[in-house]
Amino acid sequence: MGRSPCCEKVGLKKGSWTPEEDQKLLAYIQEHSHGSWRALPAKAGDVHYPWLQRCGKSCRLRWTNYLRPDIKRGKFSLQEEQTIIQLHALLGNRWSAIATHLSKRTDNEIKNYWNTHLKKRLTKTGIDTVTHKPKTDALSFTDGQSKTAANLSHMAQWETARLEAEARLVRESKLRSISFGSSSTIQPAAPPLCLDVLKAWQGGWSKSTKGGFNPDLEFVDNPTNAVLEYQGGMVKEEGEEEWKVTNGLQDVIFAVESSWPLDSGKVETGQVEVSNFMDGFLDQLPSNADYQNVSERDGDSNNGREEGFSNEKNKNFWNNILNMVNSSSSDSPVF
DNA sequence: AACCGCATCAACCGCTATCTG
DNA sequence: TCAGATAGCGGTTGATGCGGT
Repeated sequence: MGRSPCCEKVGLKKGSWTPEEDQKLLAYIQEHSHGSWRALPAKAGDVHYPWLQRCGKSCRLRWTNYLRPDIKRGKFSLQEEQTIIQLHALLGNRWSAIATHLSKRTDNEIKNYWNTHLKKRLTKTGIDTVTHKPKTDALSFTDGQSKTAANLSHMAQWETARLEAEARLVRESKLRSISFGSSSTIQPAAPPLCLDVLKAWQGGWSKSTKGGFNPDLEFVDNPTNAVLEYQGGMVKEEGEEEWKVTNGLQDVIFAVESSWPLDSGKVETGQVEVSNFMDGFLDQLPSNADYQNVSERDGDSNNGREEGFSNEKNKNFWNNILNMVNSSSSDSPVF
């Protein structure tokens, strides 16, 4: 299967788009919608529009990354940064997937922002930008080195906790402004139940303590080897079912909506590979708007809603962050 | 003023996935 | 079923701007 060139290399313009070209493309898309990108430049060159000397691929990119009306540009908010970091921890460099949860940002913009800002920031604080864990393993160092490692690790923890706390303050202030605003019609959405699995992932979340972190629960040793078991028939509330995440030693029960993409009927007595489960889970991640509502609603009690995988090695890392966030520290002693 | 190094980000390139006839 | 066409993705590049010397 041969791959045809995306465009005739001769006679088509490359490089930055001019305002005139943007105008041509916009005018055409607004009138006709883009249809086939490859055919677009030719169509845009009909009697109504001057010839657009760009290949379809370039047109599509310009539209999706710049001209689309629903694009949010400018500085990334703290919450957006948090979302990117957390989703990157889950998804890796799947920029388009990450972008779907920041509905007004393009994958290209997120990718650029990660590479130019977030990656450097995490690196500075000693966090591995691939694993999202502290880079240094204190146990593998000699005494002097282990102190450095510990310091870096603590800095990483503090930086994460500080970002969380700042994001929380922003959310709280938003919540207050909404509560006091007379014309607000925003209805707080129910928290997405599927987020509970992340608590389980982080090492256990005690539902019975109303959101308090239970440090006694053990971490799932190897999340990729863990399985999920459908607790057939254990319907907690209408439209809600219970699942258990287990690694053979440790079980954590959590509730999900029965509209969960996994067909529970097919696994009534069986188990689901976690990788498949996570695919389903990612589909269930809240959109940016939903996330906002949840954050607003839970402004004073969203302790430990951080997403991310954990294992034995970074148990303390997450514990510390959760504890710090729980204690609402807004002024970091480090920064 | 000129040069240099660095940061940023729009755009390109090459590949895979999906669609279509 | 297959091959070509098209869309979409992620990595990389290069133009540009800015601050420092």
